[in-house]
Amino acid sequence: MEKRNQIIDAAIKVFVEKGIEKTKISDIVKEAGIGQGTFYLYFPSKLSVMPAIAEVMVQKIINGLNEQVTKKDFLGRLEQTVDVFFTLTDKYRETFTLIYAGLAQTQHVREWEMIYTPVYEWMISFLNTAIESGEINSSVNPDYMSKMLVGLIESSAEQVYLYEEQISPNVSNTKKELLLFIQRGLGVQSF
Amino acid sequence: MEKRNQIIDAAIKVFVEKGIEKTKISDIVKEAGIGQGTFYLYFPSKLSVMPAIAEVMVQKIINGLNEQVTKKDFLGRLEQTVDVFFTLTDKYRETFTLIYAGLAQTQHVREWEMIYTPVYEWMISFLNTAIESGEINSSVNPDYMSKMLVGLIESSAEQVYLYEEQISPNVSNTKKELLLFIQRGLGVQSF
Amino acid sequence: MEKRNQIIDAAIKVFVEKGIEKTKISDIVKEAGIGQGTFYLYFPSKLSVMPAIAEVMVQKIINGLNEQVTKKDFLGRLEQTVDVFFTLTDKYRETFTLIYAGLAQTQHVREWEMIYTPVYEWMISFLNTAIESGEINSSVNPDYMSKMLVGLIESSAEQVYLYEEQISPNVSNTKKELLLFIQRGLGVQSF
Amino acid sequence: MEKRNQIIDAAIKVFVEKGIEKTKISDIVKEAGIGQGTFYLYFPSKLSVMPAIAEVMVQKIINGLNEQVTKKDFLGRLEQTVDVFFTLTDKYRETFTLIYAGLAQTQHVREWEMIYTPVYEWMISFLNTAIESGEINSSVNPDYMSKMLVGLIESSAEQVYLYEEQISPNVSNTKKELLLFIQRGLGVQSF
DNA sequence: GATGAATGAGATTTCATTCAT
DNA sequence: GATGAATGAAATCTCATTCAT
Repeated sequence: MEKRNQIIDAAIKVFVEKGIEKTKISDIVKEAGIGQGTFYLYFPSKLSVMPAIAEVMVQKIINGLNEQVTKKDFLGRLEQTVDVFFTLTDKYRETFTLIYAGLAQTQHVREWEMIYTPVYEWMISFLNTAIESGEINSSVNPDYMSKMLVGLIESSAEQVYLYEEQISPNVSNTKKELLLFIQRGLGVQSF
Repeated sequence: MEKRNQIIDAAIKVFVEKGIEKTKISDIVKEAGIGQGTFYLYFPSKLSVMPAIAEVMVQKIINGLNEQVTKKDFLGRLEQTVDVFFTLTDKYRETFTLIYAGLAQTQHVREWEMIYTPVYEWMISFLNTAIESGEINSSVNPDYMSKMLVGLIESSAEQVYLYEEQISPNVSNTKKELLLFIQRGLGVQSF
Repeated sequence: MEKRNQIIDAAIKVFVEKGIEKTKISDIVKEAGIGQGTFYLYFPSKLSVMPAIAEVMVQKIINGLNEQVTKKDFLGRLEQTVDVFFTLTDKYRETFTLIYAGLAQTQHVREWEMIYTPVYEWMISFLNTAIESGEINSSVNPDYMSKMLVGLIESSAEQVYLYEEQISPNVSNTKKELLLFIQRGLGVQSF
Repeated sequence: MEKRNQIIDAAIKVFVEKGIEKTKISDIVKEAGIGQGTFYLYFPSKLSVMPAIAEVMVQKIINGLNEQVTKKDFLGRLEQTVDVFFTLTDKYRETFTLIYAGLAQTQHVREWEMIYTPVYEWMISFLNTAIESGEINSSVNPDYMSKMLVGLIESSAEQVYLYEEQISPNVSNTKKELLLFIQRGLGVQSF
């Protein structure tokens, strides 16, 4: 498993640096510091590393949510949730782009949805708790809303971190606007 | 320009059919009915056709919005707007996936934002009108909100049309949930 | 003939700049400021311009010899002759290299010898005059010697001008040594 | 190194047979009996084989001089030296033409001078010995004279072997004339 | 005569894959 | 299991040549 992880880490690095199309298996093995033939002992092709990369990233999201969403009230937790997505998008933006592109490219789209399931489930559970405690409008459908929220938060984060130069001024404004929008959209009751 | 358009149309078709990775320049020229060398008179590489494809798709969005968003009241217009995005995402789903993947792959991400500007501008203008007429909450910032809305609507549409089998049941539910969410989020006043 | 000369001049320039192999007909026509198809009205191929270039250069040598070899005594004339070759080699070194390479490459070697005939003839006549006047050893065979002398003088000039940095110190020494060698080799009588 | 030598040998053969321009890398690998891709493990282009070929030929000259210049007296050695150049020029005429053309074509002219250094050094040493033994004029400068002699002998040999039909009658005459010329030019003392 | 966009045959070049070590 | 030199099928790319304007 040692070599397998070396390959995954190296693949992330060179995919991000050179783009998927231009990355050659020889680039990955060079970066990983292993032999050319060794690659094929662990993966059958360049793109087949993609799901493994995706799993690594999803794990980071789940870990982030579990560790950093600590408050008790919905609004506080929502804010922390947005923070987790923004922080991770900032830190691993190229990697997320990469995954999206890589999965879209091949016929792995379905696979991606499966890999991403834990995130949606976390969000469903998050919404359910809030509905039960009466903190958000009871007409909200957690199944649909979870995906919408994830999409909304992630696309907002991507917008903000797309342009490196002007990050700082926009981030907090965007977050505020986003939180307010979600708060209203979900009919959040402040206590 | 004749040949250039032939190349773009052919590229869209073959990219969608075979995927970016598996598409060869020879496939594109065969589809376009032109000589192999002619391709290089217009584009230096397979991926450099991507921005041109993106422009074509953005034009389709703009045309759709201009032609199909005809109602007078904000809620009606919002519903038509969502319809345009859902319809186009349905019809050209592979192409959008393609563009996203293609632009992400190369270092054209910035370029994409530029090409997409007309869509954001349409949305800003749409929000401004509603703010002026008092139909939505005046605290809404059109610059930020336009991008959030586009991201939210598109990611919702993508969610729905990603799995072909079960489209029908989800579409109308998702749309309802989405519209309700936006309506609340923007503080829409019904008259 | 206007365009034909434009082509020859342009060909010399780009051949020297890029080398024969890397020069494309498109480079020549671009430099000449004419249309791609026009080239074929005057020459059937890239290499077929070579003899025309050679003729131009031989003419320069003949002109140089006729104009600058003015003294009466053999030794003076010999010195002036060497000067002509050195000066022209300095000025047009790349072009000479080019011609040699170009003619060697194709099956034009014989043609080259023909084009070069006027130079050998000038030298034969030069030697004959000196033999008749008793200025050089009568055992010298002008036919053989003319070619040897041309080869010797040219290769010496090439040696000197091959390295641009250190030209100045070597030129006069080489010339002196060369003149002395020829003088002795021909058994020149000083009066 | 095995494969590298196969490539060099094959390249010499095909270049001589077909000319540089008409030789394709596929011809070289076919002749060498190796895979198409293997070529690129050792050389980046067709012309980059040239310096390696030149080294092989220079080695042949050095070997010829070391083995066949065996006499003790200067005049005898000079004659043997001329014979070596004439013999090799005869045997490998196309290869020498090839090298000259090939090196001239690319920007390897300087490189050639470096590769040729051993030949000049042999000649310098040859002249020094003769100066020390008083066999040639002590005013001769070995550094300059070595290059002149090499140029003179080679250009004479080239003149003779350039026209295949009439070789035989000219060779011995040219050699005689050449030897006499050098003998006088160096002020050789006969004992 | 002059042009230059279009062509496609054929060259170069790449790189996933193999396999003897 | 690990390696990396060798491979060759298949891609990209070039560019001499044509021909309608």
